[in-house]
Amino acid sequence: MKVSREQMAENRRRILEVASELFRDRGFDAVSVAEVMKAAGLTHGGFYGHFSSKDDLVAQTLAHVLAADSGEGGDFRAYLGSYLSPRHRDNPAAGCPTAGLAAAIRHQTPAARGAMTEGLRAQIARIEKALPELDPADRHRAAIGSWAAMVGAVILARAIADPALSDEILEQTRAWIEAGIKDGATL
Amino acid sequence: MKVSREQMAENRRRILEVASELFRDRGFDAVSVAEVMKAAGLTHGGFYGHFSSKDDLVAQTLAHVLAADSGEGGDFRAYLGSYLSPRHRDNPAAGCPTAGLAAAIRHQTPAARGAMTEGLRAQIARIEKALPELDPADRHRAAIGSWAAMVGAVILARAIADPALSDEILEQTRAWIEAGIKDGATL
DNA sequence: CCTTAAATATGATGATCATCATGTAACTGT
DNA sequence: ACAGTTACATGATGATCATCATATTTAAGG
Repeated sequence: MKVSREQMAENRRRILEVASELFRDRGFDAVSVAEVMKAAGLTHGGFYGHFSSKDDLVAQTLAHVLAADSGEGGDFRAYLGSYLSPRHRDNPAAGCPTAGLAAAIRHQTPAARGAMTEGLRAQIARIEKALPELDPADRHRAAIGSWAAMVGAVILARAIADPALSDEILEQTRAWIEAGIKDGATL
Repeated sequence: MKVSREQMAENRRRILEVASELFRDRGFDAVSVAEVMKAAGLTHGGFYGHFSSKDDLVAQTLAHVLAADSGEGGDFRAYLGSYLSPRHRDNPAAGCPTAGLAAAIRHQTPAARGAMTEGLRAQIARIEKALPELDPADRHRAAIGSWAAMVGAVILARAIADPALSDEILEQTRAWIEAGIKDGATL
């Protein structure tokens, strides 16, 4: 049952990949180590060969998934539209890890919080780069405010039972952010 | 060890009260039924005389805490300032239940989601009432967009390790929302 | 090839927890 | 006062889970 070096690296990558999906979908607490390993095609025994603890897995999974650039080059409007879409709301497992996990990170280890901190910094910088038409101070403010609203809207939209209200949260927040970006320079 | 009718009602109220604080502080999963009872000055045995399950406690706690009006009459600027303050960020147990628990409600029972749905509706209406200077369509949009940004900003500010960045998230989001309210009518 | 070390599997272990069973005391209505 | 009811306490129970111990297999290096 020993596998090749590459196979082991591949296994590790798969574990991080499936863990990021399971965690986004159901939260850190609701997903067991054994379940992650099974989803990766392994059994629970080998887990501690790859990670020192479940907390370690959480931290490394966060670093892994937050490092992945969310693509969507530089068109903020397009990114905004897809982020605040019913499709994104309804697919947390494949969706933004910040929307899915940010609130839970408060209860995790310092290593996990550190990964989130760097991920947030990078995301703000990414959004700023996608808003070249604003002057620097407005751009920074718009990036932070827009990102807070995007994350908040998806979290609220996912929390409620009424689909019409949920759709409305997404759509009105999208319109509100677009207006804010347009008017940003009038501050 | 039977107690009076009023004492029982009082006990029930205390259970809901301490549960709302413990849940906001540490999340639904991390707080045990026994711990809630102990914090209420009782033992775990009596729990099922008040609630049919832990899920039932969660749902009733949410309904209880979301029904409480967040005070702060009609001055939205003042509400915004205190909501996006370091003090609020640093005291989840006494803070907004939406900021503390909304993300976790996705994993709870339909009853809990229902309570959140009504709480969100009420909150949007409350904010609309506090924004009388905007015309109706802008007011609705501003209420939803502002609330999403407020909740998102507090969640992000609580998730990260760097205090300076955390402060900045709060402050820039506050400025961004204030600008959006001012410019709302220019849509 | 042959040996050795490493990666994974199988199978404990001990802790935590929601929930249940039962006892006990005291409120309530008479 | 009394009897019956009931709210709460004490003490299981069974499940889940993170983590550890040990066995098995095979890649890797000579």
